[in-house]
Amino acid sequence: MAEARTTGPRARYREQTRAEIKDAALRQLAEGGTAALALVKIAKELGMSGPALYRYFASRDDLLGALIDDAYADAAAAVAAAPDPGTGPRARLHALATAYRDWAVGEPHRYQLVQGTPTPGYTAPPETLASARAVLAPFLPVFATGTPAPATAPVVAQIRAWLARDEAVAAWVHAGAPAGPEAAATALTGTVLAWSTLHGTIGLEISGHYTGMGHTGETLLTAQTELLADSFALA
Amino acid sequence: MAEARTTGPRARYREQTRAEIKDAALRQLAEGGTAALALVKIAKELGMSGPALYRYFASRDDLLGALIDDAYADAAAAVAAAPDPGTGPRARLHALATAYRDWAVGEPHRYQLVQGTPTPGYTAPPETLASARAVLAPFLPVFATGTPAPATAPVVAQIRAWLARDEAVAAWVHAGAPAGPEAAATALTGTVLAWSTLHGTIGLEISGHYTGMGHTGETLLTAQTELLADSFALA
DNA sequence: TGTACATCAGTGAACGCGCGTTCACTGATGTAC
DNA sequence: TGTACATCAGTGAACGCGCGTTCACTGATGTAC
Repeated sequence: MAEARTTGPRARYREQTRAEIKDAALRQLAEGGTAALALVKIAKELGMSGPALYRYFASRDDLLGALIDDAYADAAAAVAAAPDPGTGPRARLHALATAYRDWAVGEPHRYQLVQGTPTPGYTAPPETLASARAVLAPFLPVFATGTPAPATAPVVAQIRAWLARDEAVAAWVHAGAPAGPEAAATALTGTVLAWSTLHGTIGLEISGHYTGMGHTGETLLTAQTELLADSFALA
Repeated sequence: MAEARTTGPRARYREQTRAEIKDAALRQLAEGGTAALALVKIAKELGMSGPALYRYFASRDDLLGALIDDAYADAAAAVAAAPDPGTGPRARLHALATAYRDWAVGEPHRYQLVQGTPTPGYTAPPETLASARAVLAPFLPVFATGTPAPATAPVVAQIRAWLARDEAVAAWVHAGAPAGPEAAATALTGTVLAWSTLHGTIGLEISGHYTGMGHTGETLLTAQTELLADSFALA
């Protein structure tokens, strides 16, 4: 395949059509999950023939990968755009958690795509890992100045060892929360705990498991976040 | 369809074949997820023709439903079989959490089937709701005697209202943790928090999201569980 | 104890469906001289 | 400014696949007298 131009009207049109294809794909995803994503149906929705899609995506998996990348990027953008109340890390944590949940609740199928059951046969390329990290980056500075509860000590120890071993991660943490190694371990531990706490409430909520139960996802998330903030003695 | 006998050699054989079909189905599920579950392939694996399966399951959805029911029942059994260390609710909570995680890690595809992305088009029958509750029942007495942290107050309030409104749930909670209405609200709140905490750590672990990270699912779960126990001042 | 009958497991052929993907092509659009 | 050429979007036909499910049937197994 020859080198494709990255500017000019043709490239613009190409990008636009790619976006339309992904939009249609997301609509199908929202209706019937990954299994419902069919190139033929997308083509029909856009008023073009099936094979035409192969001008834009090499295969179904290629399209799926693009959707996953986009979802990570969008989630990261949503979290990054969370307001900073300016009243300390605790309030900031709530703002981040709310932003993340709002994105997930607003686009549940995309959350599932990214954090849910892994798509069988699809293995994420290394670039995706970076996108995944971008979602969590804003949480690092929140916890950097915290004091982790004794109960988290074993996790902190594992994370500390990881940071000592993996330069790339250490650099990433340092970029997000520039401080000494101990603060880095605290920051990353808090972030990982926050990640799992968020997934616990949001994942169940989005899967519809709270239906018929007395609590709301929002209240539950707020409480869990507050407890986590307590565990790190956040101001 | 005529009434089927529930005893006798034919009924026994029938049950056995049903079990073999479900086993084969689970094997496929483990390999390629829900999408890979195909009646034809199951039949081939059992050395019989495709249509023969319709003697045992009315449809693909029927089989899927049976698998889901079984998974709930198995998970409930695994949690119920958790040892009671006898040294108070905190140790008991750890035992329950570990039992739940062990089951999930041992049979990740079944955990996904039950707590993961909902299968598109499949809606659980009401009986399944009861099975789902059975998994959580052992957690109720653990939290009944706890003192919930102030941060959980909004959740407790919602749960209290729910218990006042929904007799079936109130009865279920009372059966698990026989005590007054306030202890019931505490027990159910703790159980719901535990549920989401467990899903947060286990769900991510099983989806493979911890790969390449420094912490183990076990350590993370223990820490999260300990923090939750702290939040309820468990002994 | 033997026989007639009902029940039920299982078969093979067939149907219709939707899918991913390939291929040879047509026509429009942009580009180089 | 005009023309020849290259590039690229899109088409229609076709392939092969695997699937869920139905149907009329055959043969074995259990049951009632």
